[in-house]
Amino acid sequence: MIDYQRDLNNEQRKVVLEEGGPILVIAGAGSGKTRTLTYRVARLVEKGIPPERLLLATFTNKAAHTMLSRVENLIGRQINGIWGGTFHHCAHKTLRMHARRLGFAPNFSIIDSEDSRQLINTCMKEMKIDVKGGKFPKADVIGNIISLSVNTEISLEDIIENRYDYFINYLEPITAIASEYKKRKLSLNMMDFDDLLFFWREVLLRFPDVRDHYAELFLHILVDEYQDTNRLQAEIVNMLAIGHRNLMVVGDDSQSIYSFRGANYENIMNFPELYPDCRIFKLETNYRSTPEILHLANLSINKNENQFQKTLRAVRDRGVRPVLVSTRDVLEQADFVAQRILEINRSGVPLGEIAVLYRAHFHSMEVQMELTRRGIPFEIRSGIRFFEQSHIKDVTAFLRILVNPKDELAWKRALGLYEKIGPATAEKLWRFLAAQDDPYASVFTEDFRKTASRSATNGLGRFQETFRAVSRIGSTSPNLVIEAIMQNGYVDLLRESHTDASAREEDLIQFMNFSSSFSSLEDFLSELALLASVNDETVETDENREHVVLSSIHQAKGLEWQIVMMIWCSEGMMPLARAVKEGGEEEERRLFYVAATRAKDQLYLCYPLRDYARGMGNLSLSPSRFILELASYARSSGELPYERWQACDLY
DNA sequence: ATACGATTTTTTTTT
DNA sequence: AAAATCGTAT
Repeated sequence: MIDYQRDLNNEQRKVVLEEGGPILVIAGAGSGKTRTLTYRVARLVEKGIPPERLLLATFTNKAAHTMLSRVENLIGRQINGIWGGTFHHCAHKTLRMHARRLGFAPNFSIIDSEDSRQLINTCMKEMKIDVKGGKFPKADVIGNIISLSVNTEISLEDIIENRYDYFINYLEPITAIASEYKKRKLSLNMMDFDDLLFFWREVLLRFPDVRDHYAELFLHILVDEYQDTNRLQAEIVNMLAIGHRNLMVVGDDSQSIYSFRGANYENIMNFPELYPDCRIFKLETNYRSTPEILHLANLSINKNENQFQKTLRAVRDRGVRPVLVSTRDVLEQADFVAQRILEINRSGVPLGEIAVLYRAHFHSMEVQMELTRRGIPFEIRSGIRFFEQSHIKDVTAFLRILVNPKDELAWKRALGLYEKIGPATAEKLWRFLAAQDDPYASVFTEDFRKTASRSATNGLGRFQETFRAVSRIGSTSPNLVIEAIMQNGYVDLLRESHTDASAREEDLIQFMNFSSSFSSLEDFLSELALLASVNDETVETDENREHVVLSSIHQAKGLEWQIVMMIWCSEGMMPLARAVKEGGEEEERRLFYVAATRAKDQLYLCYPLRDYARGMGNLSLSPSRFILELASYARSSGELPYERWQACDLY
């Protein structure tokens, strides 16, 4: 039996015990939002709602896993069948059942952004779009434009007019590419991330029986991080909720940081208009941070015009003021960070309670080097993710071929690994294979070999060797196939072309182990595309490991540490100059706010005064505008929300 | 024409 | 660090 009286405060308990209907919860940073959601799910299950009739949409799959395992702890038994995970995950689950109605085969494959970029590139090449003048957008930019258009449901024309006006002359070719891209995906039986959402909505929209089924199915729908949903996602939610109208959305407009993905905090702002009978709850008690940290964060976010009015109250005892640290340059910043980490660690704080946060992955380089030099263990949570590494994707290409013999991208990638087989030859070989009834068998024919010029014979032979071994295994368990790929040529390939071959081999072994928990290639591949890291699955293992976390602010969402050190708080870096142009200053300020509110006990804001690494010699940097504007507060109150340190004497 | 290596540039953030 | 570009060898 769960003790709601003991475990929750009044604000939280009201949300948990509220019967149903549309509910909006505005949950400030550190206010126990996850706790509240967890208890509500537990409560619903305890009341006898069948788990498979609950939908819990979260921002990452890990968040869902964590919450559900806590729910299981609370009610003391396993629960199976809850629809928990990201929108993309749930879309996938739905579409596997209904994709046929939309013209896709049920075994459609999910492509990531790299594949998508490549596919767009192929479209452009085949359409003979002349990139004259050199100002034509690259494939990934076009991909972004298309993606934004899908997620916001705004026409390509308007997107380009408003956010990419310098491409306005290319509207026509871009539109043509977009429609070709769409056709291509359909004929190749592929969906990109956006398609998952798009077609989920589509299947609900076009087929009333499907919509009725799911609207009837979901007795309760809970959406976490609602401020980071986009128009498409909101529409899906609204359609699913028409049946029972038990829809609870939880979010904090001040923490909306994904506009580049089409996220729109207006989903939160407009919720009360859409559901006039909704009840609004606010969680405004912050349990996480000291009053000093919260004070600084509040001061900062108050500069934003557009937001729900709320006041976060600190309940913790007074602590130390945040520290503003200026360093001579980047190296000194790294040095300071490492030094301070050691001191803090020596004072009794475990390394796992310390995080270094930054706006962009490349900001972390110097700190990485310094921590390595000093032997301080750390984990990076930004940049290329495990499954996006080229060697993982190489191996995956073979798996994809086995699942879908028409997977153009996979064939080309696998073939292109070998010597003397470049884009042109790979294209020719693919054309040949695509025309065959049995592509697998044709790989070993004389005609296949003759498709390429003689210089490629050697490379082709090696491909055949690997492929022969792989196809002998067939599509059984993924780990066996991966092992076969490695043992029959790929490891050799790695050693020939990479100096860090052994590190990559280790990755692949980890990859293989990870795959062994899947019983079919199909399952494995479709999971893979939607998974961020290997750790996604294992929820609690990280807790007992002892290392500092280096993370982008985006990745730090929802997490907390005793000590947070923000680096690169320099104008142009935080806010990132590029991003201000695209997404606006307010979103960058929200990022600053998110970063600051991750800290429980101590917050350090570091900024280097000089940046030497750019081409034009030494550039002097000024502190972030978000820091300067905090100082204006001092003029009225006579007290700065931070204290100043200098890492060393400047003169 | 094609592949590939050297050089240059350019680094957002993510499902 | 990775991608895009350029020049050279085949």
